[in-house]
Amino acid sequence: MTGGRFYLTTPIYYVNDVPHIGHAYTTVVADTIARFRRMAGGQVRFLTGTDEHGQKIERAAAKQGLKPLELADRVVARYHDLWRRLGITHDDFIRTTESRHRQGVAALFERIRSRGDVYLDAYEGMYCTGCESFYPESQIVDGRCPEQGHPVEKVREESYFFRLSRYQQPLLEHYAKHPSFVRPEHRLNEVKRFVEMGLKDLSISRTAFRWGIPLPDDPRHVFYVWFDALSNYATALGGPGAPLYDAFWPADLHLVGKDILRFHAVYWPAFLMSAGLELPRMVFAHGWWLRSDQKMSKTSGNIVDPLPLLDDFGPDALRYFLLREMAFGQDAQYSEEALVDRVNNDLANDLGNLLSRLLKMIEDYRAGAVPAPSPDARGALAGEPLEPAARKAAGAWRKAFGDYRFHEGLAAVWELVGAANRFIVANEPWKLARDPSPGAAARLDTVLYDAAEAMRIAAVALWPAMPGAAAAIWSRLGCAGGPSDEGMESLEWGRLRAGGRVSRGEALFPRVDKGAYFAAAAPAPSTTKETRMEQPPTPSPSRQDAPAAPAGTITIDDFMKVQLRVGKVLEAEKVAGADKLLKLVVDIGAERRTVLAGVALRYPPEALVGKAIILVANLAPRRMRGVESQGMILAADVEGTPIVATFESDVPAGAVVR
RNA sequence: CGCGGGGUGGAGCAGCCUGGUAGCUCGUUGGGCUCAUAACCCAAAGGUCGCAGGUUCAAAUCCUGCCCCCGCUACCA
Repeated sequence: MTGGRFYLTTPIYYVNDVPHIGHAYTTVVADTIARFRRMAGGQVRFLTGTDEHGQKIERAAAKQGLKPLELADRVVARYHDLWRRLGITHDDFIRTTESRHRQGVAALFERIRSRGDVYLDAYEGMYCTGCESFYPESQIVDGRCPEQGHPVEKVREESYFFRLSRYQQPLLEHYAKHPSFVRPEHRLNEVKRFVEMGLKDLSISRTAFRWGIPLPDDPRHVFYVWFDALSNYATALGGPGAPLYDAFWPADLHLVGKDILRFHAVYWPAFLMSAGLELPRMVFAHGWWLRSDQKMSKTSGNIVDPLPLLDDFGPDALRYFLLREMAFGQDAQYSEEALVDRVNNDLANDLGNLLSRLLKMIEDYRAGAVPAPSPDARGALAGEPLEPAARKAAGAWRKAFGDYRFHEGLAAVWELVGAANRFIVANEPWKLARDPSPGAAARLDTVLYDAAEAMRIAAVALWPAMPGAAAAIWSRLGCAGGPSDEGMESLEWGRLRAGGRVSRGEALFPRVDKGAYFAAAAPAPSTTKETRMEQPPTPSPSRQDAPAAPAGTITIDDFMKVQLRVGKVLEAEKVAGADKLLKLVVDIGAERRTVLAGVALRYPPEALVGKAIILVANLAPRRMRGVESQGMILAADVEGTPIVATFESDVPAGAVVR
């Protein structure tokens, strides 16, 4: 667990996507592991990068009038920017278009071919000429492609194959011998089951597009995605024989999302076995961030852009949230409200406020210098002593982080923060400061020192997850250098130097005014999901598209563009063929509107008749289920359940709402 | 009978493998404190642990059946 060489990787991200919170998550986790290992004295190599080949890129670039590489360059710049802002400390960033990778892939292919594991055959699949792309048979609906509904046909294409089928037994043996090869444990079961069901040989080349790495000796073909992409973990080290490779291969940890586990736990080890190379020691598949129980995806338009979150909360808060809120390995719900709650409760109230109150007392009672504790006085203090609490928290934190249980490790640190807050209340330093009796001064010194020392140890443990905040706490306590400088030894009690000058500074994590924050962010897709009345899952303009309105605010003029009216519901009925839609006829004084509202799961039709609601009166009409909706009614989205907004006393239909 | 995950106080989750007073965070209510970012501390209310059956002295935990939600089923973390 300490020392030693440690090679860890994130997946390489496909440049068809702009970075979203999922990419940020994986990379933050990897960075936290890298920092933790470095702190433990390990020699770490941390790799991330981008996957830049393939038909999608070729086509997307053509659409924008760019060369594929130009498109990739743009997206890569966004990744670099995001990683910089998140404080990611990768040692290398590989792009699959780099020559080191292209050469490495060809070399790996040669090794595998020389083992007799490659042959030329024909790949047969369902091809959509409209989309110029193959689709898996399972996605074909009535002989039409899932994207555009074009007709598809069975097409044969020449392809090189890898003899994956040969590796079924060797893989199963490997899983049996190395039960921690795949984690979490239940994922290994999935992988085993998949392999036991039988492995087909794998198509590893394509002739249908050109944007890829050509096969040696047969440049009509380019390598298909997995052979190209997976190889990056080895090619980034220079491949077999290179000094870096010799130093760091095999990888200690491939960090992946659960969706690409199979490729890393089946194909990749099979390639490596064939090539006669060592297998990675562990593949860890983490879960997904869900929104309202739904997967985030481009098609549902509910992806989360991390950049506005960085603007609003900063890297440390975002990193903390990602690591604390998800039980690593499982899925978790993402919501801005949960994020704000974490920032306010954990970071502002517990941690930030503890630092603030402590430093203020050291400034006021001890002229800003960390006092020296006295062992005698310590015996006279009230409440739970902090030294054992710190020892316990540090041990639990270290064990949890070493085992990739970040949420538990952070919870352990917060145990210590809570203990320090309780310790301060129990000993009432503000009373000791006014207490003239002998011994009070020594007790005050000791209370302040112990609380500061607990804070210092917390900063050390927070460093891998929240390097910025940890460094700020460290220096405000008057410590020299940084929290990670002395590695894990810094966790030992009593290393805080008395006499150091503290500096209080601004709030470490300012509280976020929830009401104001969500009012400002309201037009953003934060509530999402189809429960937002009728104006339905229009692939929402996510915030990245909104031009520079300062920090998510709109002007009064913007707001006045929305015409809100009181409407009286005259009729309500369910819409045939739709679970969630009610068709309402609403009286808004001058006219009657037909409006569709996605509230049927919550409200039976008769429940709304006679109610006064708020109608957005100037919304462009929209047809759904064959009915034109002429407006939208307002409702709160409470965890996906709509609660219709009404009035607290009688109001006439048609009255203006603002 | 395709594979897998899940259903625990208002919300989000832990506990289940290795049965034995149901735990954490948030929220709610009451109280305390005044050093602090209307923060901190204490206390209380609130749960038939999806449903039904079984094993057992004892079941959230093991077994059987059923219901519901979600993901995967071969290139979106």
